[in-house]
Formats: sequence, structure tokens, C-alpha cells
Amino acid sequence: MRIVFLGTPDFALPSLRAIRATHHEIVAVITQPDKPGNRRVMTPPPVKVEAEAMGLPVYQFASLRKEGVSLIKGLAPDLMVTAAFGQIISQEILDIPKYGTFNVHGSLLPKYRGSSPIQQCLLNGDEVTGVTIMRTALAVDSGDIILKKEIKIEAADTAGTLFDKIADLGAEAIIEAIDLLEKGKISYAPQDHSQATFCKMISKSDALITRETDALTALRKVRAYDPWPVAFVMIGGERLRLYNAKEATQKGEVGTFYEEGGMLCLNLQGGAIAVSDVQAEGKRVMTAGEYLLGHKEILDKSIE
RNA sequence: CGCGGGGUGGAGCAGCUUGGUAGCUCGUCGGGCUCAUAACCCGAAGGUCGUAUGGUUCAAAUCCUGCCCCCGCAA
Repeated sequence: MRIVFLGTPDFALPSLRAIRATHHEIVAVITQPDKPGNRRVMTPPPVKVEAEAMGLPVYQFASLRKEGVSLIKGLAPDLMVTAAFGQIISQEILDIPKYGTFNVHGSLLPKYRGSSPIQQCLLNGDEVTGVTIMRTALAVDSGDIILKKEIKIEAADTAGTLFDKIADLGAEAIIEAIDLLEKGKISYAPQDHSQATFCKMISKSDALITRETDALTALRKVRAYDPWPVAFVMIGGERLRLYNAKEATQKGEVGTFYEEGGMLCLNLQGGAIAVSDVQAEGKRVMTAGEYLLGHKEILDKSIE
């Protein structure tokens, strides 16, 4: 089959590679434009880098709807695959491929439609999540389901590790879906829209932990917002980012710190968290032990 | 030329505003105490203070300048 692949971030890479490894032909890779990245350096999306390394033709559109119709028609694809493409695609384009368009989504639909399913399941403390392959529909993540795969969420998982796992799982799943299509055994099951939940785009302020935050929520934030935007507290107007937290015993007023076994422990509502790595403003990530060597004064302060 | 923070013995920091022979916490090595210890005591090693063939000065980690590297914000 002639396949057009649409994706942008790292999440899409395993799927791209997996399809590449089949006998199907990727006739084009479509991704978002390069963006000014860290400190004003133009950064190409990961999918572009990978696709170019594979020698595949890459196209970038600020608005696929407006600029991409004739291109895709000209490619005469049998199937389009989207994986975290990051743009809403018009029905006109979705209908171009002979067999339509499949999407890889990082949740068990209809739960967690939207842009941050992986972070959201961690915030909710779920024990199981997964990936869904469905038809890409105009309404976000609402298309008919082809197949789902579950994965257990480990206690050590952060959004970063879970992203990798689900991206790999998504790659397996999209290959299965394409096989089913090829063998004529594919079926499409409508979603139970009454069970749908949505997750919004994450903003930096979501990752703030204050003395109003309870310990369990804080723990989940640390996991869900690693590696981005990273859970943090404010101390005297300065931000301190927290990585890798465990449950700890509350040993003092809410908002204060104590040290135990090289961990920086923070007393919160209904408990405490023990943080093993931190990052102060202008500094790199370091262990809590290292940080404390030069910042004993934090033990006399409290968060805002 | 987007804004800002930082680069000081192996690690994390102080010192820089008000130039004048490098400090703190920890680690390392040696010794001691102890039934014992990541505890305690004594001692030691280890630094061209990112870099320049830079500038100012009697004198620069401290002031000025160029360059390199790390980090955050913003996008």
C-alpha cells in the first residue's frame, strides 16, 4: 500500500519506523514546520529528522488544510496514518486515501481524548492505560475504534518513560491494524461517546505545587510532569523543580522541608514527599544530597 | 542581535557591590576513639578561581572586554 505518514514529535517515531520496516511504501511524510527552539535556535520536528535520515520525502505545512490538499491528492495514497501530528485535519483530506486515515492515540479511548492523555492518566493515578488505533475523525479522537492495547503503569513510570512505552506499543498496534486492513479482516467499532473524557493542553502553571497541594497530588504531579513541564515549588520567589518523589512521613508544618537519607522531604497536606533530584534556577539537575550541601538554608524555609 | 542566571580543589555552594596571598558543607587519604557505625575526634592531600597572546591597576576570583560551555524564561 501507498501510505502517507503524518506526525511531529518523538511519540510518532516508533510508528514511523515500524511502518518503514514493512513492505508498504511510505510515499510522503508530513510534519509541522521547524520552530524556534531553545534559545532561538531553529529546531526541526523529530519526525522530520528521522524521515530525512530514512531518505523519505518530507513536507512541512503550517496549515495542512489550506496548503496540502493538492499534494495529497497527487500522491494517491491508499492509507494515511496520523500519530501526534498536532493539527486538525479537514474531512476533505481525511477522505482522500482509498482506505481512509488511521490515528495512533495514547489512551484507551473513549477515555482521555485530547492532547495530554499520558500525563492525565498519571495525574489520576490510573494503574492501566494503553493505546488505541482508530479512524481519524474531524472531532478530536472520536473516530471508530480498530483496536486497543493495554499497558500496566509501573510505580516508577513518569510521563517520559510511559511516553516511550506507549509510543512503542502504538507502533505495534498500527502495524496490526494495517495488517488487518490488508487481509480484509478489519472492523470498526463506534466509540461509546457517553464515556468520553477529555484532557486539556498542559500549561506550565499546572505543575506548581503549593502548601495547598496534598501529598498524593504532589506525588502524581511529579510523575506526570516529568520531563515537561516538571513539577516545582516556589521558595522566596525562586523556582525549585522536583524530580523522582516518593511517599514520606510528615514531620513538620505544611510547606517546610526536612532531610532524610539524602532525600529532600517536603511536608504537605496529608503527608509528605521525599524528593531525590532537584533543579534550582540557573542550575542543572542534581541530586537532593548535592543540592543540600550548598543550600542548607532551605531547611529553614517553606514553600509558597 | 529576544530576556535572564551560572562556570571557584572530586561534588554542592560562599566570596565579587566596598580589588590586597581562597572559605563553608561533603567526599578522598592517613591516624585516633568505639562492641560497632553513613557517628565522633585529629591531621593531610588536592584549586592556572571556564578561557584570552585581553584591558585597567602597585595589586584582579573580585572592575572592563572578547570567546567557549551549562541552565531557565520566552517562543
